[in-house]
Amino acid sequence: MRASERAYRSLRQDIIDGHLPPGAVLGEVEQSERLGLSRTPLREAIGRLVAEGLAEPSTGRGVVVTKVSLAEAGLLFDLRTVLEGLAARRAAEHADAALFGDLADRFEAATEPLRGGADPTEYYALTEELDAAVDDACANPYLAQHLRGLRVHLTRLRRFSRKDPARLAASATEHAAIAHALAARNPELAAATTTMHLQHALAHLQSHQETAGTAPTDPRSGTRPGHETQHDHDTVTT
Amino acid sequence: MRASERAYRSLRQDIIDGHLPPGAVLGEVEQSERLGLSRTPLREAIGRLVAEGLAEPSTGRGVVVTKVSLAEAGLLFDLRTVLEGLAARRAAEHADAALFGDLADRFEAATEPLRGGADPTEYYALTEELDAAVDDACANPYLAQHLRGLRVHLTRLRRFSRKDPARLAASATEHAAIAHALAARNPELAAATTTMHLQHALAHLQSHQETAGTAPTDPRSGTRPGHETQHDHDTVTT
DNA sequence: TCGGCGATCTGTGTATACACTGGTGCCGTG
DNA sequence: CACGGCACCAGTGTATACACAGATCGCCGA
Repeated sequence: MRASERAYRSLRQDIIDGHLPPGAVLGEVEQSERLGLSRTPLREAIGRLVAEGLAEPSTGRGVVVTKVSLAEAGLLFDLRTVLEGLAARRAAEHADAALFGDLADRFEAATEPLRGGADPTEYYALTEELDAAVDDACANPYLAQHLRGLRVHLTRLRRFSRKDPARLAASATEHAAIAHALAARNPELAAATTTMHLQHALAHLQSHQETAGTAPTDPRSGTRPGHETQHDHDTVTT
Repeated sequence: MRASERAYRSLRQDIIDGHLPPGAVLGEVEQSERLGLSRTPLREAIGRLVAEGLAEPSTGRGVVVTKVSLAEAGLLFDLRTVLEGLAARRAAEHADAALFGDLADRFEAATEPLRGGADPTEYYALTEELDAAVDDACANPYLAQHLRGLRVHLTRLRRFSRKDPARLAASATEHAAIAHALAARNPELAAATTTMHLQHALAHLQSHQETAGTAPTDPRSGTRPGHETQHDHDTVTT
């Protein structure tokens, strides 16, 4: 694999799961040494992160990791609702019934284990599969591209969501409903189930605003003070 | 200005106005020599173009300019409708009445000159001003970012639209209506006038599918055959 | 003591040299 | 004559060296 690709994926993952918290400076020398490559591919990786909105140039401090918190959740979900709504509509028009029927079954099968406290990792992978299938079925590469660009930020929000088995199980049921609607090739139903799911997801996210779980990096100050380097890997994992 | 920024703007403009037509290969050596800089900043520029969707890696041929044509217009407007609709709604909720009132006046003032065949360049600048004001007023940086990313592609479509004074005048009137709705801080009206405008714009664009004006680069073959370099500047200008 | 100013210095921006991959064309062989 | 393999080569990917700008810190003067 190309070095720039490795750097990109590594930094991207570190940002998403918080090892590189909002405000952390992405020094070229520091990061290139850490990842064991030269500045050239690293700069390319940083450029991609900036284009994605995961990092941004900050005058005087170089490129820093962008802030994301529950405060942005409303804005992100506002955008997400129209994009996923449109995608669901269009996907329902072209959907492969068998494909989405299968996904619906798998979501239903996942519900009970989640309610019992199962590891949601596998479930997240399943939702990614559904997302990818919708991206494909909506037959609109531009829409799919924008959705992919948005989902990165949504994934970052996961860190702020308490892992509530009841909510995860409900979420799986909602996903099953979406998949069923797509399998039935019913655009209106697909859009409605999607909107419903997003409303619930946002409500759940915001309901935990105060009781957020495992210390998501300094909720008090947006910009962190100094120039302390950020080598340490948090033990906090999604 | 940074060399990479110059390269980016130059290439971007060349792609938008067709000097670099779809399928044209963006060779690093060739372009860096043409623009008088080294490959390093040029690579950065190309990276940004790829992220924007104006270019894409093509196996074996390097990076090439992406295709855009009336065939994609429907997909682009599908996406545009939901994004601009949401932006109009949200902008109407926060709008500065004086700002949008002024824009509305200026659109109205532009209508008659356009009907008389005036140069639309100034009018395009005015629409960009409205777009920027909406981006700002919608108070959602994520939405604004996605809109900006989409507009690049829409601008490319201009080359396919015949410059019809009647349509331009009507378009100006529609923009005035949008601005008025925003000044009135009426979300529903703002969304409706926006949707109306987009429907008309798309209809006009597609009505000229066969009689498109000034030869927009090879409508017959998506991928162009050879390795002919693309130094010559078209005299065709938007 | 505080404010302004200049030197230093860290870190980015650019150029260039090198490595390597993938494609192309030629040659040999069946 | 066609097909497979090999060598060459163009062009990208990466490393490194250099130039330069902005920030920081210390010093000087008021």
